[in-house]
Amino acid sequence: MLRLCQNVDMSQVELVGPLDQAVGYALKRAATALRSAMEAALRPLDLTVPQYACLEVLAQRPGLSNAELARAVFVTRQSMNLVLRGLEKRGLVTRADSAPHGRALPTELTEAGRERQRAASAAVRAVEKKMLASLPESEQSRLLRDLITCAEALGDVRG
Amino acid sequence: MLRLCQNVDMSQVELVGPLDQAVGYALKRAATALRSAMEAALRPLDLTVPQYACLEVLAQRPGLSNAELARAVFVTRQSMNLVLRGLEKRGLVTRADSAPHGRALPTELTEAGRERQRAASAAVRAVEKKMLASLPESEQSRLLRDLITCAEALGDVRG
DNA sequence: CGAATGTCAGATAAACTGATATGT
DNA sequence: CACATATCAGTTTATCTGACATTC
Repeated sequence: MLRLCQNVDMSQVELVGPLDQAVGYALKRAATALRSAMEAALRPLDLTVPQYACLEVLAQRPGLSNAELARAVFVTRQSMNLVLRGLEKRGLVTRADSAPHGRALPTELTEAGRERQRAASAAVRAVEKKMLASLPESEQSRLLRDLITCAEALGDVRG
Repeated sequence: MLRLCQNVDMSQVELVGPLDQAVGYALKRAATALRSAMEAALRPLDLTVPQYACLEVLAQRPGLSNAELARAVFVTRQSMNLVLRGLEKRGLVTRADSAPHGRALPTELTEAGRERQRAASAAVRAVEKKMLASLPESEQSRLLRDLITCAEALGDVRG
């Protein structure tokens, strides 16, 4: 969890310099603010951000295995395994008890999981809407495109 | 540290759906890619990202105390304390042994610290340049502006 | 065998909260 | 006393690497 800050006295911060004009710095700021807002929005639903991501992917692509989910969210199998175990213990996902092929165990949302995912999705969409509120739609799609361009320029292939 | 991924087989990822059009998702991707690239660029200089951030702020605002640095980088005093101790042990920063006022101990870069900061700054600027390579300059400043707008819309006041 | 998978075990990074002591 | 600071100690979250067994 991330608190963004305890006692922020802006009068004492006043960073004026190269840092303020750095796109990287702004990118980090925006991503951090988004992460915090998402955590806050998901807390009432008792979901962490990785758990939400997992539910979201499963809603779009039911039946993915642990390893496939891990790739989709760009974490290791081991990390995703922990997430899945947490979700399974709470009855939000089910995993086949035997593997139809290889060792891969297909995962699906339970009914409760689907409901939770819908609620979480709505909460996250609200956060995103708030974030983009003051940007016209054309600017939003340009931002989306530019962000993907940036990610790809750094080697995050996808797409 | 973050590896972005081990074995990424894109043919198995192919997320086509709402996720792909989500600005939040793209924002996270770009920030993650940037973080990884920065870590890779700073590793040869034996600096972590938080350590680099600390050096960078100190270069712009010499004499800041632990608590002030913490606010500037948006972490707790305790976190910054660890960073500072690491930097001090390696002779990159010095802290006054007695407090000129209150308990605040002004911190400054040593000569070695300044050199390291310059090298790190150059390395990070190179990463940022690579990230923005394919965006025209006008697009870059628009991106900067939009990112700050997003951060502020989510309550990350600053600036 | 080689490749992918699931999973156990442990390590790490970077943040956090709580509590305590010291200054103005 | 209220308040900011420094710092000790413990905790948490989300990652990672290594190793091993299983299955096509």
